[in-house]
Amino acid sequence: MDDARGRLAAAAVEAFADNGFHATTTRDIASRAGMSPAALYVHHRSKEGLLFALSRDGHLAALDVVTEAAARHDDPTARLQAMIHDFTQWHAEHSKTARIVQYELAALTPDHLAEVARHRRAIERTVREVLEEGVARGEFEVADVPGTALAMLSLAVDLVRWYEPGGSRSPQQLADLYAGLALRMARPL
Amino acid sequence: MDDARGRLAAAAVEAFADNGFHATTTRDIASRAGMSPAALYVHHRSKEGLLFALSRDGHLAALDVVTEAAARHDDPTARLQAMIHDFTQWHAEHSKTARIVQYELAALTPDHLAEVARHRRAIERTVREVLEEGVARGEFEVADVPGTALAMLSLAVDLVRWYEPGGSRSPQQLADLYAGLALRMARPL
DNA sequence: GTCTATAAGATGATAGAC
DNA sequence: GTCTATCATCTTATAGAC
Repeated sequence: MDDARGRLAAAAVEAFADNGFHATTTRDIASRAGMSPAALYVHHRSKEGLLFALSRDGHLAALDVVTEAAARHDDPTARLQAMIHDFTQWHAEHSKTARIVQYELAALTPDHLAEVARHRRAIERTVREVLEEGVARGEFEVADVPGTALAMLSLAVDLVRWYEPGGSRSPQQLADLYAGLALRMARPL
Repeated sequence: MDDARGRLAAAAVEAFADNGFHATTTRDIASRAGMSPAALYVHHRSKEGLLFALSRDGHLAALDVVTEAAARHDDPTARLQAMIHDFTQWHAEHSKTARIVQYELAALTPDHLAEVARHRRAIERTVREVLEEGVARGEFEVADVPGTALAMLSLAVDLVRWYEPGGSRSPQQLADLYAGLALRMARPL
């Protein structure tokens, strides 16, 4: 993160997360990184190209967190708990990157959007699959599996709208809370 | 909606919801309303002033929906179910206005933000109160009332990120789904 | 790779005719 | 109340010196 490219990326995460892609200027990013506006174009094709690099890396990190959590458990209940816990914790601990991942899709070019959309679908599929298996084993009772999967992910996604580091809830507390709520959503009545 | 002010407001809802406040130009709003860019300034002090009018009206409508649903029921279970049902349905049926309400707070001036923040807190308070009463009566078992209230509202709020009219789920179906999930979140274990 | 300077165009808002 | 024309400024991105 000491190279120029990394400094620009770190500056862009702050700027995009705080002000949004369209309200952020290339001058703002460059000056946060201690460089001139022209330097940005040595390391990135365009302002959108820089956004895409951040969004793609963020999507891959989020997908990895969910996949790893799922792989650590065999039992659907434990697996779902771990997946929502870690997905929530990641969103809180990386709330600025997560804000870019979740809220700046519309600023991507069609090609770049298509790539991150694949990663998004992979995350949703992983949650649907654990719900399906829990229902099959009788551990869960879920009438609408795709809709309930979407709702569980919404909890973590929506946290980036209001979360601020150092607030009244730690990432761990939020992760415990939302993982517990997800289990309640799936548990047999 | 046939007067010029109403046409500008309707055009701005579409433009802000589709492209975001900062990516929307006054020329875009005016041309969607069939007027010249200058006409916007006859009816609104600024682009932000137009945003505030939409955001304030949307917040008041959302607050009204929750308050009315709460007032229709005495039992905490029925009241919570109605509140989340109607709040969800409103977000789906007015998804463009709701997108402005939920995602364009950062574009408001400090004074304007302070006003809509009061309406937001009123909505949160109403949900917290029904949870507190349900717990007191033994109908609910909720360890973290403020956090759970936030999670219930997150379901409806986050729907405006992905919802499109004419999709696979109707506003009523989503409202039923999320109201049911909210009851599961609060029900005794 | 970084800078200064600037091109080329878009932007929010206003002036003044009708 | 609407228009055309325009101001002053800001924007992304590039050119060319070092």
